[in-house]
Amino acid sequence: MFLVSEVRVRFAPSPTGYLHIGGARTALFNFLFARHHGGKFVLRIEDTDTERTIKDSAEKLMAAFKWLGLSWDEGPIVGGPKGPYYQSQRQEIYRRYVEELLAKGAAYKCYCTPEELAAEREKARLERRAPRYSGRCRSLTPEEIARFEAEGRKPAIRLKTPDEGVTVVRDLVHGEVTFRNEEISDFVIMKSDGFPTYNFACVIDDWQMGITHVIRADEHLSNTPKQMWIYEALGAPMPKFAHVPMILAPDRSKLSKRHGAQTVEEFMEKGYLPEAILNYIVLLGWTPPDSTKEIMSLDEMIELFDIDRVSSTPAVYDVTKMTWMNGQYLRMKTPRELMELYVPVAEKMGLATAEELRSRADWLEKVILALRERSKTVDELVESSAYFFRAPEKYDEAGEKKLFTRPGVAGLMRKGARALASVEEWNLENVEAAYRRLIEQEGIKGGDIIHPTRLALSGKTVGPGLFEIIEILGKEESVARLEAAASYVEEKGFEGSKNA
RNA sequence: GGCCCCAUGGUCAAGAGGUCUAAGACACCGCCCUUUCAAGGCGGUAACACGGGUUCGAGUCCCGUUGGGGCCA
Repeated sequence: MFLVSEVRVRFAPSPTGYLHIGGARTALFNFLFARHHGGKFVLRIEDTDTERTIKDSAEKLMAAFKWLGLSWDEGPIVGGPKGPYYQSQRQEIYRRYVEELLAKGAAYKCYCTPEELAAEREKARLERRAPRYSGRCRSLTPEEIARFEAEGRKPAIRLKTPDEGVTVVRDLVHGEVTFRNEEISDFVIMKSDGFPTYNFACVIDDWQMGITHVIRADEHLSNTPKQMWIYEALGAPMPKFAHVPMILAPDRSKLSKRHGAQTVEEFMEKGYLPEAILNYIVLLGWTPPDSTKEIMSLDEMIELFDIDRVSSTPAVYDVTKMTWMNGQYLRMKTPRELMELYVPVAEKMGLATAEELRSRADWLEKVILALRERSKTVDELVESSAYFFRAPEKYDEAGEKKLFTRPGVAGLMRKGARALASVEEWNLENVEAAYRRLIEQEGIKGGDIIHPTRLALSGKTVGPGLFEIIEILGKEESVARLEAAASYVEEKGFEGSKNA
């Protein structure tokens, strides 16, 4: 009895390229629903066309799932009792049920050519009627059929649909949605080339795979009556439907290429963390019972998630907030974890090799700790650490104008260099003490030397505390950069130019 | 074009007829902290699309309009 009531849900992407942020959200809802109810999450690839490129796309898709930490209980790779999980491998199954429907008289062969259909539509358009199939092939005589066959026409298969009455979809998020049956004409379930249409393949698979809850994007709501009729014609048990709102681009249109980053893969490459992406997208269309709680682990989501708190309003996704959330997660990472994230990116950016980085793990940890409060993504973290590996090639322009033009700044930097050179035991306290001493001797304000020094060492006007930077850079490097900056200022003749 | 869905601040979003002179988060602005920038803390600007009903009472229910989205073509 446990078995009959077991929740089974699925995510059925067509492998067209990458895992879209909207698809990821729908998949996540399915995953959470299954986990929350102790059910199974099935992954099915809707590759109706059998092309090579598709296989590659499917693999990319699965890689993205794996990276996100969403595992499926049945599907490609892991297998399962209801396979195969690629639609392209299920053609026989579709054909079998089409035959069954034909035998039952629930479906019929339609010999209309695309031209005839187009003409019919055109006529309807001119007469300002809704373009729908007339159903003319419903009652073909054996003679007519024989003639069409003799002409070599390949029939499409249509489902006989009710002409009157209404069909009510009882949707878990929208409530009851009513469709007038006359609005929908007999539709094709198998094309003349022998391939099933989306609605048909989808129903057969959901049925055969024992799916109990169809949780999918809103865009399929209008298809649902058709699918319900297929279930009925088949005598198959009806699953429950839940149409979750779509995720829109900032201009409120459907997400598309021109909106920039929108796939999981792109965010992965930009240094986003999977837990941040998951946490951000779960909030698009769902709120936990305590709506003030936003930061949640996957386990917490599983515990709190249910379909009754899914909203019916489409959501616009906002990268800014996701980026903020990514920063939150970055700060929760241990130095070790951060290092694992840091190393490959740093290597890719050419800062150092992985070996070099790992051999200086303690030092690298300091670098990371100094920078992580200021970073929102891994990439940002790595980029901002570049000056710890090599001297700045140029100084921040505005900073240069403001700081390097001060009278006596070159001399001050040389004095700073000397002060650092005299530090015996190199640590944060001593470095700071040396500078504080100098500041006092010179009778200047701390900022007078701190800011130019930061610019000299990092080329930037912003960053970690100056003494942290100095300590991490080391004595030799700090002194060298300070001297170099002093020479640069002298050569440029910056000094005093502010007064000139 | 027909049908369907949706409508609270710039964005996410709470709200299941009275406790809403409408929560929280991001973003934005200000202040504090501070060697800078962040982070953090405190505070602020900002919304129930519009019009009709129903009701003693509507962000909350019904109808329409407008706008956005989707499906079928």
